Amino acid sequence: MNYEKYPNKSLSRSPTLEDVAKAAGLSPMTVSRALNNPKIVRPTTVARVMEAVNLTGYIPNMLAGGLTTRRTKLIAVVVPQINNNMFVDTVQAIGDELALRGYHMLLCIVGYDTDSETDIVATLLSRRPDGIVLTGIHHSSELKRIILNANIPVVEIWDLTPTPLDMLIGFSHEKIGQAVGHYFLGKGYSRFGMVCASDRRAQVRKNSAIDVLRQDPQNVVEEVTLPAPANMEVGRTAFRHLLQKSERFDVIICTSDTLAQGVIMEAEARSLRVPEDLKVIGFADLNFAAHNRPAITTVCVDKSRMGQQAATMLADKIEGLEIAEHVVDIGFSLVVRESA
Amino acid sequence: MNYEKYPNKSLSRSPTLEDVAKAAGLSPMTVSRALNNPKIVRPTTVARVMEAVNLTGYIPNMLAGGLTTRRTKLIAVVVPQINNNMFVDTVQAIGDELALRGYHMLLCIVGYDTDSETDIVATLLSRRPDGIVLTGIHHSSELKRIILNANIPVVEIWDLTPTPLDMLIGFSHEKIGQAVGHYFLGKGYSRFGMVCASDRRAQVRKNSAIDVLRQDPQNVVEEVTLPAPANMEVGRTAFRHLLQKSERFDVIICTSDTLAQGVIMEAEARSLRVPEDLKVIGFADLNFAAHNRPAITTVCVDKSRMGQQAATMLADKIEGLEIAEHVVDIGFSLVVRESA
DNA sequence: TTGTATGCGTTATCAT
DNA sequence: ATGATAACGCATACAA
Repeated sequence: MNYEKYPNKSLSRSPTLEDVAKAAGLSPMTVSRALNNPKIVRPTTVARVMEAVNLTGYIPNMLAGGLTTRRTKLIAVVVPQINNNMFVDTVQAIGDELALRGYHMLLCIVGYDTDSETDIVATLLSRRPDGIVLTGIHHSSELKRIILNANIPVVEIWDLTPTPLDMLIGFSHEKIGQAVGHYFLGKGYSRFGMVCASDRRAQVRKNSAIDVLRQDPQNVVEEVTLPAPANMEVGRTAFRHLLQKSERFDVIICTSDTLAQGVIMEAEARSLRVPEDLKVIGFADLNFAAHNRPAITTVCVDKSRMGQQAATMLADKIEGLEIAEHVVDIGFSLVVRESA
Repeated sequence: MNYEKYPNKSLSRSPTLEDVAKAAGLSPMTVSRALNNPKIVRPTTVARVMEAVNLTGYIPNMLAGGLTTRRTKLIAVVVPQINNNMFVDTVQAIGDELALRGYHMLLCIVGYDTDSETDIVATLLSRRPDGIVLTGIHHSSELKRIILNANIPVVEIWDLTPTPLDMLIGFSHEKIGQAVGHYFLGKGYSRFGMVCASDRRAQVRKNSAIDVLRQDPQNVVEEVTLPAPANMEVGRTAFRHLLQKSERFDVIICTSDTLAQGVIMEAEARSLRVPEDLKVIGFADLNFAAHNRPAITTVCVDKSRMGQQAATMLADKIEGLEIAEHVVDIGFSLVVRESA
């Protein structure tokens, strides 16, 4: 446990630019330049500085730096959850891309039923991030005011609107619901079950699908909504609830692949074969969907690209680059596999 | 798109304590106290301050605050991945607990094969976090030096050693491997397949299990290691590789439930019934394991508690509270379900 | 209970 | 190419 410290052991506080400057026999300003903009410093001087940095174990203080430059290289990211598989790919992609661009990610996981998004964002802004990523497009007017007042780039993700706060990359939940509805409409099925998580965007997908399915008045549509997060257990439970509402279904439409996987498990536990006896469709094309048995028919959205591009848009805007499109619809695709 | 800004519209920079002070007809110091320690300020004064805060849309600048107090309310968290289900619960628990204690989480996802952990931590330290969470116990001596020099609390997670950098909460991968080995040893099985992700801790579990299984010289053990992250597809692929090494197995031991799920899928695709024809065991007790068909036998570790407690230990230490145990072994339990 | 002076560690700006 | 000075926004320490 007795690792050696740096030779400059007398310091209780961590070494500053001034300590490095003394060690190098230079002014703090020159050291600062050597570290941040070495091109404009004589190479031999840069070398002296580096030596002094190693000697002292100097680590820059970005609090002080950010205070003067008003740039923090920090991006705040607000997502509802990360343990339901839905947002994890996006968050990881954001983090990866930001790291490449030299930014750090301040991650805030707020849950689905937060009425305090506004307060949370306000505290995040006290770190003076250079940009912020928000999930979804529904925010309080107070939040909008705060963010616009902070005057930093914002990217909203995972939804679509022509009037974002600033920039947006996402997709239309309404269109996805409609696409799913139309896929089944006219295939001759008539008994539909909807399994939905209590998440606003999931509701939109569900309701849009129902609107389409109801175009045929013959169709029967039952639905179950359970509290987020959506996991396999919830899917199994939801299907049991559905079976109490009606004893037979042709199709179960789920608002996530995890729910779909649960429905399939529960169906097979009841000797219902998927897809022979029952069709099941999910959403998101999570990493297991293609490899499940049966492979899960789903709606694919490019979760990683969304994150990567959200980070890129932010970094570009922060760095003064031109943003080609402030609103990017990354679309979706119906992926027909075995389950439906 | 034309949301109103705060009345105090003339300011291009964001309002400071001084702006609030002017609006309230007080000194900046009084405003600071009213916000941070209202008890020592006259209630009517606090009210005046709050009014001025609302009027100006003031949001504190924690860069400036942290610079003087040397406390940032920021915790850096370093994990290999979050999209393989393994660490997500822990990260979410850390984030939740930190939020409760008033801290923000700076999340860094570094991958499994990073040789640059040291550099990454160094840049994280430039934010002057109040504490840091590291995954695993194997760090470069340079990293140790940097961290000890920074003189901030550290919690290592997901592994066990009597000599942590500072604090630790985790479990023994060696013991888990041994427990799995012993579970199967003497059950009469003799043909074992190991499916492993290329992650150091997974290797330890695998090797410890093998050591136990080899205690019976009759036993045949084949193994396949594939690059992390472990997902269902990798599990299916790995099982195919195993079947090229030997045509029959009694038991497949996987270093994660996701791999186990993949192996089961692949087995059933080949008309091998689990558990009748083949036993499969996973690791981690991920959220789907209990609800899979067959339910997956696995080793449960309390991933959320580990995160929650890691955050608690850090916050406690930062706030000067007594830490009961600097090394916490949260243990594990073999959860026997259907698959093995 | 409130106010004043000072310093935290850095960089912008201006000088040399 | 390098240095001196001031300022960033806040809280500590002390004064009133």
